[in-house]
Amino acid sequence: MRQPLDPDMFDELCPSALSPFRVGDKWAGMIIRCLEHGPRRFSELRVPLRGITAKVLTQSLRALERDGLITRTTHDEPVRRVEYGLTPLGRSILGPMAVMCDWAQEHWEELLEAREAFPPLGHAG
Amino acid sequence: MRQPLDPDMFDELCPSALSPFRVGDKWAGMIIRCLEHGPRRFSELRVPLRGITAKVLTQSLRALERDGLITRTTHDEPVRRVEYGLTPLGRSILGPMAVMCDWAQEHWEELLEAREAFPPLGHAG
DNA sequence: CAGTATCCTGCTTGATACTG
DNA sequence: CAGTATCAAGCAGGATACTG
Repeated sequence: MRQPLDPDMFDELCPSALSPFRVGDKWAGMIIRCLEHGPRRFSELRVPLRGITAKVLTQSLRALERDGLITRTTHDEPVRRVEYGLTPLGRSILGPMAVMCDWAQEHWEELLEAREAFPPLGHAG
Repeated sequence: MRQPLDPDMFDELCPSALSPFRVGDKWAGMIIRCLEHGPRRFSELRVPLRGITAKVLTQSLRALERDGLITRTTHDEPVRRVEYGLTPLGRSILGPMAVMCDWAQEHWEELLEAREAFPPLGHAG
């Protein structure tokens, strides 16, 4: 320890930039989890993602599709049907995500408590 | 599979909201990794986080401190010195972060390739 | 050295209305 | 049903200048 930090440590091209906190947008993680147990339709995804608008959901899905994490399949039956599912690459991130979510579950309260105890001084209002 | 999705799946209070993608801000993950091997001074942190301004670094550090992930210690010696270090809670997230970063290292290229291959049609320019 | 104060911009998110 | 188009708001991030 105490060795100097590598200035190139977080070079723009370093995969670390894909750190756990910033792989995708606000909804990316939740969408992936929604697809964990099989493909889902556009309108099915809007149910658990309450509040998401069609536009934003489309944007997020396109981004995930572009990154090779999900697939989009259209079935033009009597009524239009579009299904989204995980690619192998998409499935491969479920493990790491579960690890992070487990951490969150386990330490969620600690984090909230720390927040309430902060700042140590000055609690007007 | 094919069971309906739970509408409450991503209730606001659900710890899943702390999904791997959105625990902190843009710099949070990188800061934590910078502190992995021991405490660092404010100015030391600015080296690897090239481009970060003092304001944004301060904001990120305060947020991490408020969440109980890092500590802030001031030494008022001849010259002012402030050191940031990980709390036990902060250290506990290193594991999950490493898992996610390993995933990124391993699949970084797949992701880039998928991006270049997209969209399948229309590649003017 | 370790910040704070101010101003500013772009991106993400969203509301609303419309379409194949 | 599964989107697209348009407009608008908010906030994170950053540039710059100043301070204990």
